[in-house]
Amino acid sequence: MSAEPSIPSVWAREAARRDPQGLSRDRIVAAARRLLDDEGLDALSMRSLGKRLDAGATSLYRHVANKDELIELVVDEVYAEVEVPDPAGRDEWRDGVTAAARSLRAMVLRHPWVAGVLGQVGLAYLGPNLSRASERMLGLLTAAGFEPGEADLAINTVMAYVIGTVTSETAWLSLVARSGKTEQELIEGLQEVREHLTQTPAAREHNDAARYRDDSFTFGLEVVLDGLDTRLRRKA
Amino acid sequence: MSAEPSIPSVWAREAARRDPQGLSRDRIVAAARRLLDDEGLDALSMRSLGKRLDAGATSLYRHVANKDELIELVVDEVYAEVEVPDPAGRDEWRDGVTAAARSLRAMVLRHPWVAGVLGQVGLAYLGPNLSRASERMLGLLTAAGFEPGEADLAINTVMAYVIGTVTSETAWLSLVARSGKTEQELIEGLQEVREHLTQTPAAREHNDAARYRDDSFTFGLEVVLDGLDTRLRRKA
DNA sequence: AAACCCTAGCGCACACCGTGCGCACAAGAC
DNA sequence: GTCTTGTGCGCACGGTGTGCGCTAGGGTTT
Repeated sequence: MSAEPSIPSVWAREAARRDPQGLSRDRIVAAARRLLDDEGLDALSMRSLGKRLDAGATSLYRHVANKDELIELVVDEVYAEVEVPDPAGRDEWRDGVTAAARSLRAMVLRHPWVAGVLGQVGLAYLGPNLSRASERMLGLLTAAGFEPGEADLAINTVMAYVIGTVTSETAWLSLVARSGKTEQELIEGLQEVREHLTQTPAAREHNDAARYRDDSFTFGLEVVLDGLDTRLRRKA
Repeated sequence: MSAEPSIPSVWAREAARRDPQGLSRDRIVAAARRLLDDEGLDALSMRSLGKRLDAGATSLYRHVANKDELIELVVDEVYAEVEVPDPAGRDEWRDGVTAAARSLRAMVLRHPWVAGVLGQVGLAYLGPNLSRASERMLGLLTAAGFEPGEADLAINTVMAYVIGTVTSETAWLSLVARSGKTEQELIEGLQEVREHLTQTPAAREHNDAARYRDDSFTFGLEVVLDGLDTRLRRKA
């Protein structure tokens, strides 16, 4: 019985061997990111996250103030994935912005939980990684010929378009996922409802929903870029 | 003691007099809407909503399947507030779309909790009121000269822009509200951080943040409309 | 070597959440 | 009258975020 008090320390050492240096802000954020990617926003709780790290839920609070702060940190981490190209010639700004916008959209589609968090609490507003991305985008647009003030507005426009798109896209995709039906079935059922409602038969059918989403995104992006282009020409 | 069993019925009658016809789907949705407007998304729980209606939390489930369904219903209700003008001459489509977009933005700013819900679960995708609004917008754009397929894409573009904008706006406003500081102070603090980060002094200052947001929205909207316009001209 | 403090981690507890279940009672059907 | 139907409620279950106070170990100071 005299050995019993030492058991906790044995456990601690065992745990330390498994997880090299115990908990840490970085390890927590990384684990949260994996949990979110694997199981979605609802599956993230301090308890479930603690389990992933062989730690108690409240231990996390030594390294992270809030669940909200945690999410801010994770969101900023994934923002690191969006790539904004270097500014090239004055005429290639379109390609640069296009690439950046596609990269942002791809990032959110890779981590759909981000969309669920964007509208909320005001999180994630300006971690360093998002800051960096907008800074680079600003470079892209000033190189294109926009004055600083307008470049700022232009960025907001492009970002708003992309965010709005992915918000709708992820909402739809999550509905598809939860419904169990295929995307095609769901669309057809939907058109049926709408026909009943409006009494006019719905015309268009798309046999490849994912392709349609891509095309739709591209269309809108082109529209936005055309709009920016006219602003640019109007000045010259 | 023999009178005791009748007390509940007395209460019921009392409650019925206060609240004319007891609970009902409509009354519940209306109360939820008020609660959301008054106290925000986090304040809405089945219990708090029950309290507002002098009812137990679980009584609501007789009229509403889920909290999620409830939210869908409330969201669709506020969509009724967005006004899309009738299609006028072929040249006034810009004014029509502008009015619709402003109306949608104004609605969300009136009910900021909507933004917190948009990205999530896939709720609110197509209640009758949202359906009606898009239908009317479709009319606006086909009257402008778009073919049905393109009109659909054009709607998506405009909607995505507006949704993206209000998402960012409400997130920012909620951060301002929670921080306790004024918007101006917060902006200055932010610029300071960014200067430290990028080593370049931030130039622009806006002394009226609300005005700036309006201008920014208008700028982006004009860009989108210009983009649509070029598409329209290119055809003619 | 001994005394100290600092901190990471944990368990407990609190107040709250969404919601399934079964009972009580009012209103209408026969 | 009895019977059915539907409405509301209380209870309970298994979850949530997080404050509090304890322990035990590592590092620093004497």
